[in-house]
Amino acid sequence: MSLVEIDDIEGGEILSLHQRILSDIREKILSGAWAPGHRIPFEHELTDHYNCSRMTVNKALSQLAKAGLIERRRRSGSFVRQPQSQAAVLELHDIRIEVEALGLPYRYKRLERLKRRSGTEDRALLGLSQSGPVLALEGLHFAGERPFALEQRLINLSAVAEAAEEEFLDIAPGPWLIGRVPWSEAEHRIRAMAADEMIADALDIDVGAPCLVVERRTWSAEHPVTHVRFIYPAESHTLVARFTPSQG
Amino acid sequence: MSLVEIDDIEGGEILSLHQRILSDIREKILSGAWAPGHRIPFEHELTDHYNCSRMTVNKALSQLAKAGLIERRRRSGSFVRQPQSQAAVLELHDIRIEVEALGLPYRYKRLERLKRRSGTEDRALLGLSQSGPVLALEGLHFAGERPFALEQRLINLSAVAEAAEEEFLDIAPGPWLIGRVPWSEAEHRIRAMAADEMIADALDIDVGAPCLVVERRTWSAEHPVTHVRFIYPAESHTLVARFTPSQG
DNA sequence: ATGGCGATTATGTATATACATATTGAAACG
DNA sequence: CGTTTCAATATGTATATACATAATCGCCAT
Repeated sequence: MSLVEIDDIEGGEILSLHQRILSDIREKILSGAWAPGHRIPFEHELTDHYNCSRMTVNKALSQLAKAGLIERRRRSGSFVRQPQSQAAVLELHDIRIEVEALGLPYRYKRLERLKRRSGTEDRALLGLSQSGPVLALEGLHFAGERPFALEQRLINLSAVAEAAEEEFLDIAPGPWLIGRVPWSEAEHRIRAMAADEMIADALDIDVGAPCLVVERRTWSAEHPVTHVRFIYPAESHTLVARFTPSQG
Repeated sequence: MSLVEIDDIEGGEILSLHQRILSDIREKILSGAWAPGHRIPFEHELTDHYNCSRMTVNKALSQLAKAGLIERRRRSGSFVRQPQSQAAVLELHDIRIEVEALGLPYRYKRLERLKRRSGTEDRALLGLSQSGPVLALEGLHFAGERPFALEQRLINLSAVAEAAEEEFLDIAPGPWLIGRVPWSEAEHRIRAMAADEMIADALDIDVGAPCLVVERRTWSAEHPVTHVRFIYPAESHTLVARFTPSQG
């Protein structure tokens, strides 16, 4: 087997062999070609098919198992798991991490960017008492080719002036802000909502389909910094949080 | 190097070598011993330290990189990444409190009560490894005359035997349990869902209407105690959570 | 039939080895 | 003094091999 990396035709990306095997199988599963419960080929069959060593196949399958897409059973083989609404954790608010934890390539794309003086609604969302310049952003987070979440964000430019110069074309404002503004407090609101036409269009789902909405307001030293609303299609997302009882 | 699996003293768990290396390094990072930006030992150093092959070390480090904890740079080494996550402290209140906070009279009404041996689904929900007696309850929480939330609950009777004698006709099982069983850990899953016919009927909403679903699993001293699913009509409910940042 | 037991099989982990590739630091050169 | 070149180095990927482990199947004896 050649050690040279292989050019994956479809995506045009350069993939190592085990990544290509992983990607091929993931595609079969996500597309539905291999339904939950389906037994995927044995390691030795994939070894033959890709003409590579078992270690290489094993690496791909192990990763799929760790990502929760397949279940491996000794002596029986590997099986496609029931879709377990893959975990996003309340602790992880970087969507990139959530997506990459699923083993999918992450991408952010800006839909809209608007600088304006805050109106009544902006002030309510941010918790501002007086008007000032704000930046309104809208963007899509992708997991592979599928939209993963829609983001609607307001940034208080009085608190983060540098944001006015940033285009946010394909870098998400969340990580950008975290690197610049130390936040001291945040408040979350979580609710369900039916997709309206605009949301349905952006997320490529039906109008009226249920969505999970997570809104966050962030302060830094008593000053409102940003308000963000993440909208997830219901099937794609479950928040998970673990607790131990607080003492006292 | 022995092929025998190694007994990790602290957790008492059986870990393979690459899992132990991974776990050791993750511990250093999460505990703060190795701060963001810190260069972790080179592969060949870890190879010496654990007296194993580079492939084994590489497997651990690759996984840490994929999980986003470290960043690997050729020729330079591997470095601890900036923390991209914040820990969550989310308080979920008793439904009675929520309703009364709205200034509405609260009432609970049992819909169904069934004692049975746990089936596969019951065991999955509770996290039980073997079958045993469970109590399945379904009930409605009212705010005034309107249904406020539907509750579907499983109680592990092996852990809470007294629950078998309780009718739960108009007292909700949640508060009853809290008074009797000190819980040590809980896990929440939060998602959006479209109402099916049964839910729509109970909550007096349309089929397909979006709902917020909150599932909670509770343990007491390692023993699963109860699994409960609250289903709220989307309009009636918003979860609110406040956070302060925590390092790591 | 049936309950136990060994053989078979697929996965799990680890090794030694090989070569590729990106990046750095230093030497060589104009 | 700046630039180019090159060797050294750490990681990235793949191989062939070995043995461990768990689950299943079929055989055999009770």
